[in-house]
Amino acid sequence: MPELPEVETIRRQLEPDLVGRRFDRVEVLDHYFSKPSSASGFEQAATGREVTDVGRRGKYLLIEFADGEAMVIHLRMTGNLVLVDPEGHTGPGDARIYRQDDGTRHLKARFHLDDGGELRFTDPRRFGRGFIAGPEELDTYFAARLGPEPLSEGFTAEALATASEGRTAPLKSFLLDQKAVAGIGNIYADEALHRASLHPLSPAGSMKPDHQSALRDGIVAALERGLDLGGASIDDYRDARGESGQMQDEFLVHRREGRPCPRCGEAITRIVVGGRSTYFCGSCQSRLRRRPRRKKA
DNA sequence: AGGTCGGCCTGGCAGC
DNA sequence: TGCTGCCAGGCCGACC
Repeated sequence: MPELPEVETIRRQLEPDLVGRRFDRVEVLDHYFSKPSSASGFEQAATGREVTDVGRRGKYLLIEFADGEAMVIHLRMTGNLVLVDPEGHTGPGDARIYRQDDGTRHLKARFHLDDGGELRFTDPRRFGRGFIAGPEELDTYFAARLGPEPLSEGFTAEALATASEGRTAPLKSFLLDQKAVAGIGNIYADEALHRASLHPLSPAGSMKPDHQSALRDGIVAALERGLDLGGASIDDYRDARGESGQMQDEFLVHRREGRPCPRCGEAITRIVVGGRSTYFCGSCQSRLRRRPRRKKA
């Protein structure tokens, strides 16, 4: 599941190969990709555009054009962008580590570049979306959906304090709210809470300043570790060269039910919070009290 | 208005 | 072996 570190990894790989390139021909093979726009409408809007920059906001990838418009792509669960060089290769080096299908399986959209290369969007689950919008529309769109960028300087304990003030939702749900902090998903929410020693069921608004500070640091550390390792590859995620990330080998708690907590050795617990699998150490993630339990009848 | 839940999707896998 | 049914979860819309 691509979250901030995975999307940023792809962004960094696409940037040098896409900037200065033009989309000679664009094919939308599945109209779900461009929904609610039609496939032909999207193709027309993207064709002939020259890429001037590749950006990111939260989990959204921004392929920017000279006039300030941008193609916005969200990979959702299983979306994937694969870069194909002019010789038809999906990446350098040992072919065994690349996806076996070279990005043609579940192919939903392809962008033919003016140097003979190609950008391919694949997505088995059909959740991923792309659209093209102008600068004002983009501002409005992101302002309505996204909170602060956690790897920017403005992301401080105070910013977290403001966002969590008065919120009764559990910390886990709070972290998954893109309006609270942009770019965190199920993996990095669990990892950040463990690093901060905070219980996932603690009400977000009950944090004291030292908790907010610990959570801020935990979020940044978890995301930066993910970035350093090229993201986490649990199921479908591959980077733009088709390679897997390594972060899944260093999860502290996520998907580690029953295994020892790397900090205290206690068995890791799995619960469901807001419909999402949540992994934590019941022994050392208790800096805040969990919500009071209902009394037995 | 914030919180919660179900729906969108399909591949993979457990269980029979 | 092959079928059924459930699970995964980012985001959105409905509802309280």
